[in-house]
Amino acid sequence: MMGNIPCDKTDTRKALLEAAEQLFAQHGFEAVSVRHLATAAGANLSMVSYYFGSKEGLFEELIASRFPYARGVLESLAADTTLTAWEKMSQTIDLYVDKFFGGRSFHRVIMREMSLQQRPALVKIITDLMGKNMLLIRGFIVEGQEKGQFNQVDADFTIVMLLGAIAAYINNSTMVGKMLNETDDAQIFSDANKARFKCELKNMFHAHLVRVSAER
Amino acid sequence: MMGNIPCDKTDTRKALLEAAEQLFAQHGFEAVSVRHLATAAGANLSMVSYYFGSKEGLFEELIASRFPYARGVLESLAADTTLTAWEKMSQTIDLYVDKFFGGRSFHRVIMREMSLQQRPALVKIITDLMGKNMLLIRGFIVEGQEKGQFNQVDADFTIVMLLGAIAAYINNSTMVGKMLNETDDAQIFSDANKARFKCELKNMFHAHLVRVSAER
DNA sequence: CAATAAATCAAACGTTTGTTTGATTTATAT
DNA sequence: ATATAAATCAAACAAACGTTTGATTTATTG
Repeated sequence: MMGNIPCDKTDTRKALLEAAEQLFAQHGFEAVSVRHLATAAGANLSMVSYYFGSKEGLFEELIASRFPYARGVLESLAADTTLTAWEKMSQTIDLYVDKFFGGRSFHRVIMREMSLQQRPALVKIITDLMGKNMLLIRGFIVEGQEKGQFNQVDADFTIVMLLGAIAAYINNSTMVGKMLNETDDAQIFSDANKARFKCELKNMFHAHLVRVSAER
Repeated sequence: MMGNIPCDKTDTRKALLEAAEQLFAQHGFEAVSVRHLATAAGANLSMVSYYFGSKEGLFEELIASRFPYARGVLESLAADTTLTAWEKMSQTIDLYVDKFFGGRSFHRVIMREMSLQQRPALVKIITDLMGKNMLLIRGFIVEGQEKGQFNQVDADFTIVMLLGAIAAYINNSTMVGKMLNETDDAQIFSDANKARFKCELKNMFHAHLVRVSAER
């Protein structure tokens, strides 16, 4: 009756995951201590080992649970028969730019971990999840090529270039900011810049993929 | 007279930098302890603080001393009046792919540090060095546009996309390997794949940059 | 209510970390 | 040769790390 909603039922676990999401994103996995983590979650220090076995176990569960956002959208794009292959690619670009811009701190954590290759369990989780998404995108390119709308580009490398170009904006935001003469995060990731970046990406991949005489 | 060439003159310092280059590239900055470092360099533990003030000081000097490779090539490209703007861009792609493929471990370290943004001194060193290179590349794009050979693309974003696409191959080599059905590093970074990747990059950026009626 | 299990806690564990100390050796210069 | 500085060393430092312990509280169940 104190205005205390009895929402509990062991939300310590959830609190730890939420604190970890924020802190890992901000400082990186190594830099965040278990003590720091527990304090931020309002939990006891030993609760990390208690619930997740180890700090690394918590990390793995965090990645696995927060990752698979894009899948559903890509699958519905794949199933859609009313869209052209390029329209699917265009929407994929929108999807990933939105996704990366929105959760940029967390994506930085994931990409650092991929680059480090120090935690094999994590690398496997990420490659499996991301691999399926890439197969779906691959399908769009192959579809366009089979219908004669796309050039015979290398689908695999094209996907690497696409996702890499987007990731670069996130990972090197300091560099991007320097080039655009914008210093703080909010400016660099403003809606205006997001729109410009999407536009530039679409222009380039349209020129790369779509046969000159086929469309538009 | 023991066959011992008196090459010394304090090469302990140099040995530490060389050991650090190899170990940081392989395991990342955080994962390499000062003890590990000193042992690998055949030096005493305290020599790191003695010569560089701290482990971080060693890191900063390492980055600064190993970084500025591309500058000279880009400057000579900029000064060359016999090349077209696209030829300069094409050679820039060759340069960066070679550079990134060759020193991929070390570049991973640099890019992780950029992404982390935890050591301001290092971020400044890197952005300053890389920023000048990007200005030179920017010059190639602007030159092409002024001569009517290039489309009116956004030069800044184009550079981000270019370097990002190349960096992605390095940072996500596990993912690339999965897509190409190649498991080990030597395969993924083989000359054949390097050539394919360069080709794909040039195709895409040629389509993006070069006006359809202007050149080839 | 009693008994059992789950969750939380303060405290300590044993390592490992980067750095400092002070003695000792090696080199340089007077 | 002697004095001064530079370089190296083993040892110790304090702090921080992730994890474990065992008691204690809270919740669940028969």
